[in-house]
Amino acid sequence: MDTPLSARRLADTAALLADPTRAAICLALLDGRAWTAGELARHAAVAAPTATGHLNRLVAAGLLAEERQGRHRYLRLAGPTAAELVEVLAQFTGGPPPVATSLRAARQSGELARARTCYDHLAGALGVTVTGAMTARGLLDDRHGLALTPAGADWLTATGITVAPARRAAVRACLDFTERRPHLAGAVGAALCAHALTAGWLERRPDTRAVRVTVTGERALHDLLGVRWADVRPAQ
Amino acid sequence: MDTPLSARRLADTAALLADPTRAAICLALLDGRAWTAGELARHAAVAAPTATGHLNRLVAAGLLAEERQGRHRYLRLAGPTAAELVEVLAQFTGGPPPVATSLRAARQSGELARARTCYDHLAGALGVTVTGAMTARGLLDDRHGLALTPAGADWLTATGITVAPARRAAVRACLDFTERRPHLAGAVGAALCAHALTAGWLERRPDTRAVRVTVTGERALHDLLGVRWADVRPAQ
DNA sequence: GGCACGCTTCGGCGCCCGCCGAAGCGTCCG
DNA sequence: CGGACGCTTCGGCGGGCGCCGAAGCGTGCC
Repeated sequence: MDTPLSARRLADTAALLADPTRAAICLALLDGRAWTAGELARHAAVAAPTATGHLNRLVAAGLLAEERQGRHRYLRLAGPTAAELVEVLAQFTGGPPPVATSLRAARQSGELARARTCYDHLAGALGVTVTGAMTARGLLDDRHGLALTPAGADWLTATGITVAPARRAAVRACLDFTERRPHLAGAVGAALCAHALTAGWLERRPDTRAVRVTVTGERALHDLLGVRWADVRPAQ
Repeated sequence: MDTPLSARRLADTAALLADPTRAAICLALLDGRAWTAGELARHAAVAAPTATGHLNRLVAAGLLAEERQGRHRYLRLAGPTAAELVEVLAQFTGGPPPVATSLRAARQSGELARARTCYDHLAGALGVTVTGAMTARGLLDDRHGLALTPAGADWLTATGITVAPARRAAVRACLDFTERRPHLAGAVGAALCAHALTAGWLERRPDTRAVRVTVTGERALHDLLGVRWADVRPAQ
């Protein structure tokens, strides 16, 4: 992958995200949901023609997928590979999000810090705590970074969590920005998150990446992993 | 990570590689070695002032690290995080490298396809074969993507391979472009490659990312993993 | 000590990209 | 059916970035 043509193509891929508007669009879509073109335009604070141009470019390049319903055009990240691209760029950029400047913003960033999704896996104090508890119980092994153990594979089966066969890593450590520690990502992380939503342990909040742990979820955290949700706080 | 400032910063990170010259520089440096500024200028087919400008920007952003020796300025990728950024962008870009157009180029691309390094881990038919053999012997588990097994951890210790504690994944699947199948990357992949070079199983070739499997290495492949190196061919 | 080499700084040129208002098209609600 | 809404296309404007030649500085070899 070191020919000039490769360099041209890599540059074209990077150029997709080398614009603040397109970057804002892709970061917004890391919540795993579909957004309309209008919502994305407002979120990125640009006019509709500008958003249309950017969205067309991102779809043509395979970073986003689109779906039309009537007069609405829905966009989402095209898949885990696209999400990982955005995540890796965000991780390299590093640094914590800026300090909240209003009570409402502080409450919202507190909620995001406590429990949210990062494209398709759990993040925030929830994600980091679940990862820590699984490691403590021998379900994950972090001697050489993060890896799934056979006990972990059995636990997943026993809990009814199905991991789709995938080309990507079973477990990947995704650096949690608010907690500054890694949380579980990859195929196993995605399966766990999907199951948590399906089983009703978590539910999404409107218009935000934050998720709410339900009473059923608190019980599941306690019974399955020995975690008391009330004690879980984001890092300062 | 969804504030406008975050989007600006992510765009700035992506912009680092959104230029064919800088992309060519970083792809060249994926061989894990240090190159001089002049070598990188020639490799990227630009004049020295152009290369200097690009290198300054990449160093300032933390993607490259520099070291001066007399009148020479040496550059290398700043670390595994930087390498992963380039790899993930290259993977998303996808597609095989272009067909070789000369006998010499065909021989060189054949050597690259057979055995090379991808920043800090094994790639090519060697990388994919080693990954397959480790999976067949229960040292890696690919039921849910790639993961290290306890038997694998013990095998590493028994073979004298030390995996440095790291924040990154123990094993990560890096899609091999020439073989179109994943090979072992991550902390374990890096440790394996480092050990293979230290133990004399592999040796680097001048001016290329290709590596040569030594007689000692052929024996080690056979004794440790049951692989006959003579039988290993790149995919067509 | 002089000359060559590696690299840097300066100044200028040309091209590309992101932005929006206006106009238009398709959908859908009252 | 008419008007509002979501989104697209067209045309134009302004800013930013990558390139190089010339000149210069520091290193090092003969």
